[in-house]
Amino acid sequence: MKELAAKYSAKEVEDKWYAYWQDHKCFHSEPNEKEPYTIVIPPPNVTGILHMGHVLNNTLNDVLIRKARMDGKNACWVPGTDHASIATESKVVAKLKSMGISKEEIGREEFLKHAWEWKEEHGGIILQQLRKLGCSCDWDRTRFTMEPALSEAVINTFVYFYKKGWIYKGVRMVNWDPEALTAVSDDEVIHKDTQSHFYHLKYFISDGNGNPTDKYLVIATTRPETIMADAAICVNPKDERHFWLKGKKVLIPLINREIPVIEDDYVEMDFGTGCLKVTPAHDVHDYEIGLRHNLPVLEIIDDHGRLNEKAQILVGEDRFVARKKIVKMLEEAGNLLKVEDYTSPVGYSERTDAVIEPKLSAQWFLKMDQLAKMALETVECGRTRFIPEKYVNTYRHWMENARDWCISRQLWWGQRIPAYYLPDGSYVVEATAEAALKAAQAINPSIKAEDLRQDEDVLDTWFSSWLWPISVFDPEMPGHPDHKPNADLAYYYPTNDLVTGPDIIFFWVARMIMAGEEFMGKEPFSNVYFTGIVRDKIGRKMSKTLGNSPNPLDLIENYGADAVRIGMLLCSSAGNDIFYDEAQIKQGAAFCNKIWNSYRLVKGFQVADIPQTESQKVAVEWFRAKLSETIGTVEDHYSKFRISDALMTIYKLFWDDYCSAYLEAIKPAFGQPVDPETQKATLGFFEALLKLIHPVMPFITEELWQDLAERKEGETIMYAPTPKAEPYDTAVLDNFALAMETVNGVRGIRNQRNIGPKEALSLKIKAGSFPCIPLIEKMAGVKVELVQDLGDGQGAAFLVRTTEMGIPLTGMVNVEEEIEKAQKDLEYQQKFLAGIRGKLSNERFVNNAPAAVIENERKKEADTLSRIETLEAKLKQLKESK
RNA sequence: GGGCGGUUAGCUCAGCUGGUUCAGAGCACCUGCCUUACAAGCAGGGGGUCACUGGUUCGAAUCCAGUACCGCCCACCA
Repeated sequence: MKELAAKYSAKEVEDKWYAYWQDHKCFHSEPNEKEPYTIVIPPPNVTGILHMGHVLNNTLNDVLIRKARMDGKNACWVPGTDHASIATESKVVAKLKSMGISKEEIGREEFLKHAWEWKEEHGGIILQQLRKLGCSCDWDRTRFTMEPALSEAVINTFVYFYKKGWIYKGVRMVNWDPEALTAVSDDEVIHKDTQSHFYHLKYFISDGNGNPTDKYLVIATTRPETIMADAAICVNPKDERHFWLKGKKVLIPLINREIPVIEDDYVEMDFGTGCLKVTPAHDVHDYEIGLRHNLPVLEIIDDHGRLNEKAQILVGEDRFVARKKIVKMLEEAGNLLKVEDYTSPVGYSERTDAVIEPKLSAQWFLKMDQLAKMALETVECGRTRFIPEKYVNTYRHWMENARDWCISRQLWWGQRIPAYYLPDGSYVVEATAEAALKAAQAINPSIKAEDLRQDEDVLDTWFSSWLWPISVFDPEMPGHPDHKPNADLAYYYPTNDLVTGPDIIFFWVARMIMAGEEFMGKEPFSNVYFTGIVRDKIGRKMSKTLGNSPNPLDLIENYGADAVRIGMLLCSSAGNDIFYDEAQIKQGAAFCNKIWNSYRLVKGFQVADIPQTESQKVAVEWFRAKLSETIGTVEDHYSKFRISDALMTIYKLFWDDYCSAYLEAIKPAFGQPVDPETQKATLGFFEALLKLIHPVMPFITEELWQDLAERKEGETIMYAPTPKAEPYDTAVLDNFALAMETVNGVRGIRNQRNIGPKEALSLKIKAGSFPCIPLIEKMAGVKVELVQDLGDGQGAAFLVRTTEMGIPLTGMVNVEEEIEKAQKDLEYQQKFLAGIRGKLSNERFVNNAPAAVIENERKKEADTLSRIETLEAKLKQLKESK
């Protein structure tokens, strides 16, 4: 670097160093004798693009990994992507649809070809974007959850749990998404209060021969289109109003099918009419009632949400259309008593926003009881720590109530369930078709390969991502607990920290812990850091439809990656939502510029063989201590995952202490050289600061570090050791602080009275000695004089702690104003003193409070007294001088 | 409905095991400065009865209870 521009330009710098790091394999890790530090990336959707949430998450990950690397650990950050079955499949379906192709039409194989093409085309864009952010992932280790080895791991896992007896196939009421045509898990259903109607319907009592009598009961329902599937009417056995219905049969309106009246405690007497229509096929609770009372299950809604022929009427109509029509029919038939407005929670598919249809279907389930128990213990006994801790409660609650995991999805994009059906409907579960054939032949020797039919469904995406911390290292491991972990897995597992959002605590975090405990007998990570959700300035979630989500790449382009990283971290305390504001990124850019310019200054120092001045000596000594002190604070913040505090601490050290205080103190007059000792110390401090801030701002620090000294090809700040705190004398810090308070006092007076910073003043300090006088003189632009008496009050007087100081300013003082100020101050001090004395004269305080507290109060009392004395003297003098 | 968390300067937040030299930080704001590293800057400054009400205590932003509002999670009375 020859000439340094006055402004820092990130663009030129960032690509250069990222390429340099990659060329020199700086991100790559192999097992060695050092202590490992491992992070696996929360794999983004393979076809996803970078949004602000990713920026936050991956910045945090990168800070942690870079810090660990500089701390001397063997740091490994494994990147990769997730096949995201529903999300990806629906994108491919949409694309095909736009081409006029339906997935059913082209069939599974052809569809998957399209899907893979799509993946090749769009997959991995996000990984490129992460490079722009500066993420130091070990790209040689990039994984994809549907790559062959990892898919095999998933299949093996399935077979393993099946053979263990924990996977079973069952007919269950599942959440059916009629748009995506798949079951979704409970967690993928979002309940939203939805405006609808409560229809009160008359069901006439049957005479026993299927003919209506003139008596009727009334039920209230929100779903009149399902009445054709009713299996019973249910009342509470204690409900006196309905005793007369006992043993009666009623007729379903419009179709006149006869159904019984049954009794069950489930029915609330004070809700609706107290009569519940039981529709086992289309309501979860009704299904359960049906089981208890042995009711027939009649399904009248098909996979697409349309009425089928079993409904007898309105066949082929969409459920919502059918609802409107049947209401009219009921009204005409005289069965509709009244309609009320009603708001009730309705389940929507997280993915497609379609109204979920409870549907009975055959699905595969994984038993959760044992796994949840193990995974709960992992967290309860602290082997995995949550940050912030509050999520442990949420986690416990879920684990204690975990229901079996529905792992089958009616999709094609994903790992296909390795169950193979024999012609007679029985099935075998094996990892491969060959093994399945063998197993089938063991049952029936005449079976041939073509007789076997593999299950059509694929596995839930999370059934592959829960293996991630294991499978990225050794895909052989999951499903084979007896397998000896390979070198990578043995070395890198368990990983150290996981950074992710609390929204996937159950989907992913809990299940990774389960898989880790089951297959490795060990938790997959020691700490889970939960970030908040990134919101816009006014608290709305970032979303495409709102258009309030900035494109991170544009921000990087405009402000630089370092600035974007700072901007995200500044407002991100763990677990709190992030209110994103571009102003914070601007602040980051300003900081880059500050660092840049401070470097221009120190780099430009001319060195000459001259002695170090007294103020330089003091400043160097002070900053050395300050640096050590701050390093201690920073390390403490990191150890508690208070990343934004760590950043702010370094930010202030750099800006306030190094630039505003230290550099101003040692800076020679314009054109003057600096002595070698000061220069060496100054550059040394600068390098230490670069190293401290490097995990947060990788690019600018590399740029300047490379320029700071002659570096060998391949050398990088990435591997420079984190500066260590050294023992320091706190008196040095105290003295400097006192001196700076004095400087501030002088500056304040200059400001009040409009005296320019260059105008020479003299400062009288009423003391026998005072620390750092040369420094005060340089920083405040004064000539210091230690005196016993401040003189006649012709000047500005002020107090620094308990020391009286004065600046002679003949003719520049407004005595009235001074008196008023002193009077105000005096009053405050007197009130303060009264408070302390009140306390000290309180017997119960003196008797009960710890000695140290009382001691402190006495010290305060003494200090305050001394200030009051000073103020009184000053006032007297001022009044006399009038 | 059940659970969890929050309510501190205009904004975003920090304040650990209770002690009025702790009511703080950053940003924003106000005033004065283009002082040759930086106007993306420098120097100085104002601003909060720590949501409300009680209680425990010699003493509470800090502990307890209740109230109000906000957020999240779980369940979902047809």
